[in-house]
Amino acid sequence: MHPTPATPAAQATIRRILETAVEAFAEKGFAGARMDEIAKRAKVNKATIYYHIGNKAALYSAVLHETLGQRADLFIETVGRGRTPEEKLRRYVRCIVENIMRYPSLPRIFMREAASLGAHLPPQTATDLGRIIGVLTQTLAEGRRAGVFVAATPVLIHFMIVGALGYYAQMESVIQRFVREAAVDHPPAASFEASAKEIEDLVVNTVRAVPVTAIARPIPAEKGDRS
Amino acid sequence: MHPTPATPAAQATIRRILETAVEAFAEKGFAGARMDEIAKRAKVNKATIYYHIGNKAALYSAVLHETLGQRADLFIETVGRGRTPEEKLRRYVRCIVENIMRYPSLPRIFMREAASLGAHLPPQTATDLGRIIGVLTQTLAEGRRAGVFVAATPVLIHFMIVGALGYYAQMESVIQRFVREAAVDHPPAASFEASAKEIEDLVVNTVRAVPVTAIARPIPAEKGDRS
Amino acid sequence: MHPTPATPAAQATIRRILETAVEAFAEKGFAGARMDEIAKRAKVNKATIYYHIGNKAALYSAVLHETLGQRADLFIETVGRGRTPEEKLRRYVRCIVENIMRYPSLPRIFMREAASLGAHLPPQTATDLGRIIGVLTQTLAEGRRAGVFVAATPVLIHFMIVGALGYYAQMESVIQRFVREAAVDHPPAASFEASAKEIEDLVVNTVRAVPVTAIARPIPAEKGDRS
Amino acid sequence: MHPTPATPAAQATIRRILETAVEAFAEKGFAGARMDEIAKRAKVNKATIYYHIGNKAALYSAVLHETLGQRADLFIETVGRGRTPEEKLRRYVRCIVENIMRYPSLPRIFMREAASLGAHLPPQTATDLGRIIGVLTQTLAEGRRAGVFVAATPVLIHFMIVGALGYYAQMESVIQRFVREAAVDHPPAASFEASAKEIEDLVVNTVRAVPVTAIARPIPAEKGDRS
DNA sequence: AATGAATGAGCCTTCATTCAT
DNA sequence: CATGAATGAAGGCTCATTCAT
Repeated sequence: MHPTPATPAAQATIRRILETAVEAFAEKGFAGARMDEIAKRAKVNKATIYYHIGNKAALYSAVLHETLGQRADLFIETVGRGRTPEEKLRRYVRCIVENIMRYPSLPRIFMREAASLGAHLPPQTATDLGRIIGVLTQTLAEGRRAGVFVAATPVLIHFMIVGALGYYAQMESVIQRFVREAAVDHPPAASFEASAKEIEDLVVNTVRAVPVTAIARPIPAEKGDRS
Repeated sequence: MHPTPATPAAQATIRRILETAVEAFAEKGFAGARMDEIAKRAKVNKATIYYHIGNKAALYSAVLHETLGQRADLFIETVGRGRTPEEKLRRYVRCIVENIMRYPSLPRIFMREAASLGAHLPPQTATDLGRIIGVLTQTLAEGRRAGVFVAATPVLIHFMIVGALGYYAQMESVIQRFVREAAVDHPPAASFEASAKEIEDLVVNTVRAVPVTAIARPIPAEKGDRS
Repeated sequence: MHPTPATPAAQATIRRILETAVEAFAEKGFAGARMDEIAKRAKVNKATIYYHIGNKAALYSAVLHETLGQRADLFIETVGRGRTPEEKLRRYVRCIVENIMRYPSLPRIFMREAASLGAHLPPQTATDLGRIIGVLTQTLAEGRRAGVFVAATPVLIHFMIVGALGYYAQMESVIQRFVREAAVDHPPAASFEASAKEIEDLVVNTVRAVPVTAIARPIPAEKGDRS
Repeated sequence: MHPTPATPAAQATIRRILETAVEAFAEKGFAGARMDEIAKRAKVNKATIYYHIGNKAALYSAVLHETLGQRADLFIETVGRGRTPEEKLRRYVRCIVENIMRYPSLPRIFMREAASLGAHLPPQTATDLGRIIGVLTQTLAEGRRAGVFVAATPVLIHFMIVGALGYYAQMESVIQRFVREAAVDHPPAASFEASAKEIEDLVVNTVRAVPVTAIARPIPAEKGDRS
C-alpha cells in the first residue's frame, strides 16, 4: 500500500476500491476476481488501484485487514463483558453474526480461504484469528470448570458456528434452488437473523451439560454396515 | 462427456483425469485450477481431457458427479436402515464423514461453491444434493413427531455438519497455525476421525429435545452493547 | 493418395470422402474446413481419410482433380463442335454453366483460390485451367478475324463469365439478404438456369461487333470529378 | 470497437492494425488469418488489437466498414452526377475500379465472402452493399425506360463487374501462370487500368440495346450435345 | 492523483496428425 | 480396412501489470 495517502480525496478512492474488492473476492475468489472489473465497479482506472494499493495480492491483504484483522480486540472485549459462560458463549456467537452482517462478504472469502488451506492468508490475519478463537477457548474452559458445559474442542465449535452461518448466510438462493429442483418436502427458509438466533440457541444446546437421564444410548453400527 | 469409452484403457485414463481434477479444483477453485496442470499431473496430454470429457465446466461437473452424485442413493439407503430418528441422524452424519474421508477434497469444493452462490454448480449436482438433504428432512421431521428432537431447519443442520467437518477436515494445518500464533492456552487438535465422532455427538445433542428444567434462561443483551 | 485402392468398398469410401470434402472446402475454405467434420459427414473415422488419401493438402488436391482437372478435354471437344464463333462462345459459356451445375461447389472453391492467388492450386489444375482458357482464346480470335467480335482479352472474358456465374450461383440467399436489408426497389432474383441463359446472351452481346451508329459516345469525366 | 480513441497516437495504432488486417484477411481469409501475425505485421502486441477493436469478427467488420461501408455515399453521389444512363453506368464501373485500386484487397475478401455465402458478413456491410447496388438498379431502370438499355438484373451486372475485376485485379500472377503452362497462343495480359477501361466498355456494351438487325440468331444446342 | 494505451505471459480450446489395435 | 485414443502445436482471447502523460 502507498505510504499514507495525503488527501482525503485519495482516502475516499481507496475506501471505494476496498469496498468493491471485498465483494469481488467474495463472489469470484482470488483467482476469479478481475482487477478490470473491480476498477470498473469502483469507478476508477485500473492503474489507480496499482498506484494506491499495489498488487492483486496486496489488494487482497488490504481487504482482509479491513474486514477481519481489526476485529479481534472488539471480540475479546465484548465477550469479556459476559457474566456467565453461557452468556459469554452467546456473545461470541453474536459477535460473529454481527461481523458477518456488517461484512456479508467475509464468510464467503473465508470459506475459500479455508478451502485453499489459507494459501493467501496474510500472517497478521492468522494471528488475529488465533486471538479470536482464544476467547472461545477460555469461555468453554470456564463453562467446563463450572460444570455447565460438556467438553468440546474450541476450534471445532468455532468452525461449526462459522461454517453453518457462512454456508447459510449467503446461500439462501442456492438452497432454494436445491430444494426446488429436488422436489422434496421442505420448510421455507427463514431470514438470516432468525437463523442466526437459531444457531445461537443450537450452539448453546450443543455444549450444554445435560442430565444423564436425557441422553439416549448411542446405537452401535450394524455389522457389515457400508455406511 | 464422450459416450461411454470403449476400451478399458480409456476408462483408466478418464479415472486418472478425474482424480487429478478433484484435487486441483479443491486446491485452487474453478477459476484457479489450470487445465494445463491437471493434464500434467494426470500424465495425459491436455487435448486428451477435451477428447474424453469436453470442457473445463464439463470436467468440473464430471468431478462432482463422481464424488457426490453417485452417492445419493447410498445415503438414502443407509440412513433408511436406521431404526430410531437418532440412529438415522447418526447414520446421516457418518455417511457425510465417510464420503469426506473417501473424497477429502469434496468439502473444499463445496465451500467454494457455497461462496460463489453455486455459480458453477451443474444442475445435476443441485438435484443430487437436494435428494441427500431430503433424507435429513425426513429424519428430523420423524424425530420431531416422536418428541425426541427440537424443531430445526434441515438445511441449516446439514450445513452445520458439512461446514464444521469441511472447515475442519482440511484445515488442521491452518488451525495449528492459528493456534500457534495466538498466544493462548489451547487443547491440541484431535484427529479427523475423533473430531468426526465428536461432531456426531454434538449434532445429536444439538437437536435433542431437553427437559425444560435443564434450559438456562437466555440473557438479554445489555444496553450499550457494541453489537 | 494411396497406391490404387484394391477393393471396391475402399473406392466407395474414397468417393464418399471426396464428395463431402468438396462441400466442406467450398463452404469454409481450405483453412476453415475441418478434417473432423469432413470425416463425420462422410461417416468415416478421421484416420480413414489419412489412410486412404493423406494430408489435408492431398485431400484438397484430390478434390480439385476430381472436379476440374479432368474437364479440359471435354471443354475443348464440346466447344470445337460449334460451327460459328458465336456458337462456339455460347458453347463455352454453357460448358462452364454445366460444370458448375454438376459441381455446384466448384466456383466457390475457385473464388477462394483466386483470392489467395492460387496458393493451394496443384500444378496439374493450373495446366488444365490454362488449356480451357486456350479454347476461349482461339474462339475469340476466330470471331475477330471473321469481323463478328470486337477485340477482347480472353482471360478477362473468362473471369467475367466465371465471376458473374460464381458470385451469382451460390449467392442467391446473400443477395436476397442485401436486397431486403437495404430497402431498395429490386426485381426478384431469377433461377440459376435463367441467370445462366441471361449471362450467355450478355456475354455474346459483350464481344459482338456492333454497327458504329449504335455506339453512344463515351462521356468524358468532369473536371474535378472525385470518382 | 472502443468508443472513439482519445489520443491521436491510438488512432494511428488502429489505422495500422486495420491496414494490416485487410491484407491478412484477403490473403488467408477469415479462418486462415492469424491474429498473431496481424499483430506482428502491424507491430503491435496482440492484446492491443483486442484492447482497441475487440474480436476477430469485430476486426473483420471494422475492416469492411473502413474499405467499403464508408464509400457508399461517395458511390451514390458520384453516380448521381452522371447525365445519361450510360454515363451513370460508366461512373458506376469507375467507382468500383477506383475503390479496388485504393483497396486492392477488397475484392479478394469479397470473393471469399461470396464463397461462404456471407457467413462472416457483418450486418452493416450487407446494408452498405445493398445501398451501392441500389444505385445501379436505378441507373439500369432509367436506361431501360429511355430505350437505350436492354433488361438486365442489376445484381447480376454488379457481380459481373466485381467478379471480372476482382478475379483479374489480384490474379495477374496466377493468370500468367495459367497462360504459360497452357501451351496456347495467348495475348499478353494488360495492366489493371487498361483492363478496367476494357471492362467499362464491355459492360456498357453488355446492356446496350442494339438494333434488331445486328443480333445474330442464337444457335440451338445440337441433339446429343454433352451438356 | 489519475488515466488511456500498451504489453508479456498464460489460459482454454481446437486441430491436423499419428499410433496401437 | 478401419477405428478409438492420444498428442504437439498452435490459435484466439484474457489478465495482471506497467508506461507515458
